[in-house]
Amino acid sequence: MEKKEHKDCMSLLVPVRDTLDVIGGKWKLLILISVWEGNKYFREIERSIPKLSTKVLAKELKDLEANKLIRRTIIDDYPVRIEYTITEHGKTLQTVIETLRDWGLTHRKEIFGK
Amino acid sequence: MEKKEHKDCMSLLVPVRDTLDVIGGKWKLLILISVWEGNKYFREIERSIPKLSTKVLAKELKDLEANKLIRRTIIDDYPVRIEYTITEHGKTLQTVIETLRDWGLTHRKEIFGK
DNA sequence: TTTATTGATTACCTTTTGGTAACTGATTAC
DNA sequence: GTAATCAGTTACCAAAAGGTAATCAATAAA
Repeated sequence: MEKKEHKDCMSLLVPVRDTLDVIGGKWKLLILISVWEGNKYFREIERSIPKLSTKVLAKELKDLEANKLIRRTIIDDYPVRIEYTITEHGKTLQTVIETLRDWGLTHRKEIFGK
Repeated sequence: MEKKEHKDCMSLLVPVRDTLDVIGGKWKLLILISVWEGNKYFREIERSIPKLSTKVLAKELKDLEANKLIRRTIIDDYPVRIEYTITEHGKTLQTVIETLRDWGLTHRKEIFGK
């Protein structure tokens, strides 16, 4: 009976993975924060983030919208405009971002001098 | 003078990115938690995580060790054994993991029924 | 009328990440 | 002697992520 008991780490890791999938990747948080800061239009967001291409931006905006972190609104004016804004759900990421930043700073101290 | 002022989001995002680089990827957290739970030996860790290959495990263990989240100890016995253990620094990830889990659960409620 | 801007899409290519399977040398069990 | 276990390494592939450049229709400005 040398069977190793190990805790149910899946009920922990599945939601962790969900979060990482939503905010992971090279651009997602940059784009989210750009919108959060008030950049509303596609080109405006694009210009606010150096090196970001239209293709990647279009794809990432779709992902962020699908996850309800940002809202895509069609303003039926002449000409039609499309506005991106942060949602209340998007704003709940604040704690997460702060936690990641705090640990990142701790980690730097641990890895480089302290 | 229509220059857009935007906050210094880099001092926020650089440490955030550091954290995501350290714990991101498909296997890092699974391996970390396996070691955390007490799996000490290479094959033991490998067997504790289904579908994980030796190549990926070897690479991820190196990364985790380089980031001082786990410790690789050579036990100079006959035969030599190699033990992986979690470090104190590794344990500081607990808050981060819990925050990610909590937001992941909130997010699921937001996306699917609530 | 030509040019520029809007919010994208498409085809193509490169880089990164992850996966498969064979193999290593050292040791131990049968 | 043969087979298995230890901690990995190596070569080769496949998939995913990301990047480049051209193009689109609609509208507006020169």
